[in-house]
Amino acid sequence: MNENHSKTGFKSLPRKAPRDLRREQLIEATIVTVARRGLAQTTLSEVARTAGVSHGLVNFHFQTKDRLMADTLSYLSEQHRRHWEAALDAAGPDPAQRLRALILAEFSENAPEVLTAWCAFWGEAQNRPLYLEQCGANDRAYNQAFEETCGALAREGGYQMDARHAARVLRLTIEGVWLELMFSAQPYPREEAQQTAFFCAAKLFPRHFGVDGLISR
Amino acid sequence: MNENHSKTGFKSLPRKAPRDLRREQLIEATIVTVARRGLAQTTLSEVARTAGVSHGLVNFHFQTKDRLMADTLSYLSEQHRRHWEAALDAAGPDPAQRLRALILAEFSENAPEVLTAWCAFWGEAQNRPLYLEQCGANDRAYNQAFEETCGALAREGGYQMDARHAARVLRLTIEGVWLELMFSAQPYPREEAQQTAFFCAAKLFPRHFGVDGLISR
DNA sequence: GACTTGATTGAACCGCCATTCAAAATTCGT
DNA sequence: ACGAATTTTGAATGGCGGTTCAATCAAGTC
Repeated sequence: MNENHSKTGFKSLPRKAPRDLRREQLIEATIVTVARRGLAQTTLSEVARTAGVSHGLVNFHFQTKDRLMADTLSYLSEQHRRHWEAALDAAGPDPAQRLRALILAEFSENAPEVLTAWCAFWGEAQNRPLYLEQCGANDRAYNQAFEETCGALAREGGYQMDARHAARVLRLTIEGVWLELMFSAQPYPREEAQQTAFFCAAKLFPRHFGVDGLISR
Repeated sequence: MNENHSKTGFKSLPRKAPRDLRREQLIEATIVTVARRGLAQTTLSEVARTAGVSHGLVNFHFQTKDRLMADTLSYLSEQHRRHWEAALDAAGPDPAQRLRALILAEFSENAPEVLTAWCAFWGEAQNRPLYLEQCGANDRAYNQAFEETCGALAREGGYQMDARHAARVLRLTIEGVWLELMFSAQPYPREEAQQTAFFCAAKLFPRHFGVDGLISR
């Protein structure tokens, strides 16, 4: 039957599930726990309870807590990279379309826990080396995608500007509104956040973007 | 003499220092410790060692670790608020000058530990209620200062735009480049970060700002 | 059906850390 | 100078959490 017996609403797996599946289940339980309680209060017991398995199983699959955390962070990073790469691929060759895809990709990520957990890792000085190790390459690729796309649009569209500055402003605005969407005291609706992102794009590329997205031509 | 006897290079105080001074010293030791080790590894012993006093003294002045953390966060928030308010006051009535002051204020904060510690608090889901409680009001005031200044400049300068969007983009860009300045894998120089901020201002208010600051008229 | 292999459990162990507290030190009032 | 009040120390306490491990259990093999 493989019913869900967990008390925490988390999907359970049959005993003797394949190694990789069990690992993934534990990693997702870690993400949920970190998002709910924060890194400091994320204990192996809590992760195990969320996953509906016993305490010792986590150590069996990951040896140490540190390794569980490293693998979880890597998992998050890869997930994000696949997400925006797929969006770029689907957008085709037109720079404006690609930039639109990059913007929308960030707003179509479904699980808020992912971002919350991400933040917890990123915010702690203690695991900054870990963060850079696991996410540095993907972050660089993400920045580069923004810079190349903005550069192409500036070239083709005849905009006179430093594309690196433009890419940075746009990227930081998108990340920023996302974070405010999550954590602000008085969160504004998601629509407004997206409008702010497109407002930014419109100020950078006024002949291609408006506050509601691409200007159809 | 009041020499510095601490092994950690932290200023020490004479025994029987005034209550408030001792409290402040411990709070600053907490900031340094959180910045260096992260929240998770910030123990009362570590804070005490940084401050050059004994373990038990921290509990004597703050009762619990939670209260020490709350007071530290509040201290950080108030410090930041005083900083930008002073900059605004010194800037006078001209909106463009005020906006320039707000931008530069963020780049003239001296201690990187402050931002690092700030981040650690902000990033943890666990203390988000604490964060909102201690910093919510100041954060709202900061946002409002940006919105009012951008609104005034848009009005006086004859810009047609939603000032709330503009204020948000500018504020997020400034916060963003600051964070990248701190934590990025390949940090760019502070000058370039500041240029990005002014580049953003220039795209929003092109008749008043350039990448190097205010356009002299 | 025995046997091997691997997965899972749960208890025991160990160290660390926040808290408490009694004693010592210091300051203050008189 | 003496006693009271306050600050500071350092050791004791208790709990919590990561790790280890022997026992149990499931699945595949001969």
